[in-house]
Amino acid sequence: MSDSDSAPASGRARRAGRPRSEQARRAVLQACTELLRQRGLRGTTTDLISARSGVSKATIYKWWPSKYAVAVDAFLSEMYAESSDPDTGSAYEDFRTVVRGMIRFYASSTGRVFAALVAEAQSDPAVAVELRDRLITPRRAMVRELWERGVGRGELRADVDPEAAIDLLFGPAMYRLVAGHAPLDEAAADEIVRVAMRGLAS
Amino acid sequence: MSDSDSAPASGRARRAGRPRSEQARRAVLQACTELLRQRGLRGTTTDLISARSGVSKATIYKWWPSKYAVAVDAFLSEMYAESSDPDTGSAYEDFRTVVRGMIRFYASSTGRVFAALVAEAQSDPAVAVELRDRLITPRRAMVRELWERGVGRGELRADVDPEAAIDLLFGPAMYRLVAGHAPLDEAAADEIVRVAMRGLAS
Amino acid sequence: MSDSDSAPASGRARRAGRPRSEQARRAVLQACTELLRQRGLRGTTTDLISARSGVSKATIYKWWPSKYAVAVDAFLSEMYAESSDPDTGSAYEDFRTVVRGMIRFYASSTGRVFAALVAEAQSDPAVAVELRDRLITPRRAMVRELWERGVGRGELRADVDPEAAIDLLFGPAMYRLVAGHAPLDEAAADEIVRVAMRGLAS
Amino acid sequence: MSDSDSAPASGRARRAGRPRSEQARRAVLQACTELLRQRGLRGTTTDLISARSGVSKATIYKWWPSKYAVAVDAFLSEMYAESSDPDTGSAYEDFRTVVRGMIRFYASSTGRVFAALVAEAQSDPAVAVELRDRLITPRRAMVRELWERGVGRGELRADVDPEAAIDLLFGPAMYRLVAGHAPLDEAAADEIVRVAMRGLAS
DNA sequence: ATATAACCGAGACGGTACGTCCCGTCTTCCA
DNA sequence: TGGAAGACGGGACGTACCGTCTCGGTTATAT
Repeated sequence: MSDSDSAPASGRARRAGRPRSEQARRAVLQACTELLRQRGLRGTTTDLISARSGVSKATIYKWWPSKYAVAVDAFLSEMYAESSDPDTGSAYEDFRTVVRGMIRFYASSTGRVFAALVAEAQSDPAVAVELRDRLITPRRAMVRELWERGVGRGELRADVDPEAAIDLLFGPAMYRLVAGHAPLDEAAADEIVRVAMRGLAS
Repeated sequence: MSDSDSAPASGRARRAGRPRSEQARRAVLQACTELLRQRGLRGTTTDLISARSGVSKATIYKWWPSKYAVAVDAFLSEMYAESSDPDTGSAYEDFRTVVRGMIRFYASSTGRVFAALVAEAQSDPAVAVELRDRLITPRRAMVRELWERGVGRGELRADVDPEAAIDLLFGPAMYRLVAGHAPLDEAAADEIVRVAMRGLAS
Repeated sequence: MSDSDSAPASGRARRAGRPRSEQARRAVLQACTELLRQRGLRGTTTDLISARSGVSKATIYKWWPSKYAVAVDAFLSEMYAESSDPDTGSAYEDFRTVVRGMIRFYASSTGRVFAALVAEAQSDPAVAVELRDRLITPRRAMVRELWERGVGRGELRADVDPEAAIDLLFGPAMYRLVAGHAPLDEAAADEIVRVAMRGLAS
Repeated sequence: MSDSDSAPASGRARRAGRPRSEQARRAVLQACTELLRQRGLRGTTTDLISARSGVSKATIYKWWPSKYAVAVDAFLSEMYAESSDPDTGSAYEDFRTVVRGMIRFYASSTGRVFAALVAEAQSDPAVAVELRDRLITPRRAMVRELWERGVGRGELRADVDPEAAIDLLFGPAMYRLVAGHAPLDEAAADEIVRVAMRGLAS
């Protein structure tokens, strides 16, 4: 999928035949991204992706197992450098920054797409795995580092299960995203971090 | 000839014509409940509900706008007396009981159906409204009472937004339900309540 | 349906059984007639007849075995004094008058309804019988009389099967009605009678 | 590379994409033909055609606008070797042969299907056009040739409108087919031709 | 140079579920 | 006890989207 794959051509035998069209791959993801924004996950059909991208359905199904896999790929291609470790020096500030960013993301139109993908994951294990491995786990890993740093600095309690701690910070936002019972704004982020940190700080 | 209306006086006037068949309604919900358990939301089709219940598809569509509306109804008809206020005398114990119950529910087969409905709500506003009004809001209302009680007793901090407090308690469980990154068990419930309560208690 | 109906009960013995039945019958036929004209046989549904006439579907089905029976009745109630024997004194003139009348009828909007009923009769034996007994047979009987009169006067050949003779006169018009390959006008009527009579006259 | 066929050259260019399955087309018509014979036009549903032919409903609706269009096609595919000009040398004999053949066809089980299609044509203009263009018009064209030949030989009167003449010969049979008031047999055919020819012959 | 793969666009196909429509019957209550 | 209101079972309809499968034609590397 990346250039490093096609680079060698020396020792390792380059596969014979016409190589996969990188242009087609990009066109599919681009078309899918637009469609997701305009029509949502439900309204994004394989035929529409094919028509808009100019890539045939057969080709799409050759490279992705389902339209949801395309959607996950398209979605993630937008999210490239999103979850950067703020590292402000204060665990409280770090968390506040991260939770604010998360909530801002959830509240965006891309966040609606994310909610739809999480929804799809409820009945499609492949989507669940993809989402977990490529989005949720990396983010949690980043926050776990942030956590360890805080523990190391003595700012955070060492006796708290890091998983529970992270869930306490991220869970409320996800809850609001999928249940929609309360707003997703900065004030909410700050209040959640404020209260949660009282339980997490030493 | 006294009353211009020949109303039966039983509060609300009896509508003319054959009344809606209560038996048919129950048969539909019963069939749907079974199908949801056996095949999940995706595998539960209108035709199957019709066939199993003996109620015609036309009748189903007369009373419910879509199969998801039937599913919500069927699901809720199982949940009637679920969210009872424990009222142990201690806010901590109350919360622990409620969160444990919630997580037990989420982990059950009915919980999977619930997750599927929440998923559907992401793209079907009608389902979202139904779920919010008939399930989420009532539960939150119950917990809010519990919260007020704790504040009244001086156990809980009055300066915390109740919405945020409830989200802090319920959010992590919902997060695990939809993201599936960590187990939904009693230990998780207890750890979440333990840490959250440190932030919420005075 | 109106108060004036239930008011009198004075001199004439009021039948206990069905005071409004005749009115309902007329309302049904009237509504059906209008619907047939406006929407054709296909577009005339039992529910529409019921709604427009104010007569319930149950009552309609109590009196008529199917909506087509209603349509036949409604149709025939319009045709009351249609097929009168012209009796001009000349068999040729008699036939010309009758065939002209028939073709004029076929070409009218009522003729289209007739065509639709004939069509329905192809798959509904009850309609076929009704149409044959109440419309086709009486007309043919009238024309047969006309035929016998012509034979008696020596104008027509006695060695021709009267059935075949009548078919020769009426068949072409019916053919044009259902196949629509040629116009249904007076000139056509005259040409058909002219040529047919040459074969039928002595 | 001599003449094989890399070049279209065969008049019309080969369209891109998978070509329409000729086998599917035949299977649909075959299945429909059987169903028409066994269950009539009313009893022939799209689902049955689909099930029996192994061709999906979507494909059927892609190529035919309605089940009636399929029925017309299926019906006509049976009639391939239909209206052959007898050309006996005598106009009388020609007509007798053709009318006999027509009446034999009308009386057959295929004739019942034909009647049902004519019936359908009364409310479905598309069926009417199809039937007229592909069945009625060609047959009439053949008979018109036969007529011209007779006129040329001096056997038939030149002053008779050919349309009226043909209607006189075919109308009675159609009349009996749709009205069913008299038998469709050889004797009827002969009597009709005998009497009609007296009006048509010079 | 040429053969051989693997690629690609177009688009037809089988399958499954959907939600609608109309028919003729049934149930309830009213006059 | 007939009749209006209207719910019901049954069954066909035509549509939508999915993922698969030919077609003919296009690049690449390998000989």
